[in-house]
Amino acid sequence: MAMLRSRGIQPTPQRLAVAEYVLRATTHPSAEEVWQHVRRRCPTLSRATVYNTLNVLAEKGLIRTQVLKEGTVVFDPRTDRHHHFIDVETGRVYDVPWSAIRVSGKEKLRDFDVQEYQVVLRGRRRRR
Amino acid sequence: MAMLRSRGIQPTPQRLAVAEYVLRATTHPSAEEVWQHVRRRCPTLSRATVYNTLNVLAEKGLIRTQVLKEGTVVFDPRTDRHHHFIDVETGRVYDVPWSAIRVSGKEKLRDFDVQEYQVVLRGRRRRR
DNA sequence: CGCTGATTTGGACATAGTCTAAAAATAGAC
DNA sequence: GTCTATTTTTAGACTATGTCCAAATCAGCG
Repeated sequence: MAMLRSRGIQPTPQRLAVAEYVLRATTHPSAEEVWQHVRRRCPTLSRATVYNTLNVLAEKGLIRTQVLKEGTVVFDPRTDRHHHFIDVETGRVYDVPWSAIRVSGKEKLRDFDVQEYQVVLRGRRRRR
Repeated sequence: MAMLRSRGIQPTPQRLAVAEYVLRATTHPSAEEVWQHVRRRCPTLSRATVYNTLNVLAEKGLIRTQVLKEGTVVFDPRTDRHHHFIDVETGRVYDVPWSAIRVSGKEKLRDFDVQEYQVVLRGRRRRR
């Protein structure tokens, strides 16, 4: 609520419901997944409003969009830098702490002025 | 031609035209872009055949699919490991040599068994 | 040539996402 | 509180990417 207002987003009930869900999400939901979940609490919620709200939240820096799976954009409530691991069997996306991986050499690329980067890892999640 | 045959792909004229284009590509074309280009030489070529052929080439390891842009998969004729740089202004994708960047720490991830990885960099390409 | 299986084609279908116009809700002035 | 202007929401139309399908075509082989 205050979070939305402080970013200049008018906090309507629909926006609050969407924001509450996506900001607490531990998975990396697609817009469709957000819609399916939030709809249960807010049955008149339209798909357009979900897309609209998610895009506004992303513009204002409250969430980030990630292109990791084919066919769909996913939304990530973590806005601090981190890497991603994708389980090749389940397709699930996991966060990897920024500090766990060091990337060197990017400053030396003559042709490219790197503004941001992330490592995308694929494999199997270990069950422990 | 021999390349297709050696992988057990029957070299039809359509497949040859698609393969010739995508294997020589220096950009990272989408299926639609491949279709638009190859169609000029082969006007009856259908969209279905383009998708079909690209998927076969990818299955057989002659090209690789990459999920880097939203909304579409792009195809990459380089099958050796490398990283990618995306120009945030043009959307163009550039290859970054594997040797230019070192990633350390991935072996120490307790929860993940990493099979492959790449660094995705974003920024502005320097004009020199 | 004629048979059989593989390939191509165009269109139908599916899915992700955007756009639009009308209805509804909201904020601000009184 | 009521009125009005503005913003937001809604449902559905529309677009783009990609897959599926049945019919037509082609390739290899006896």
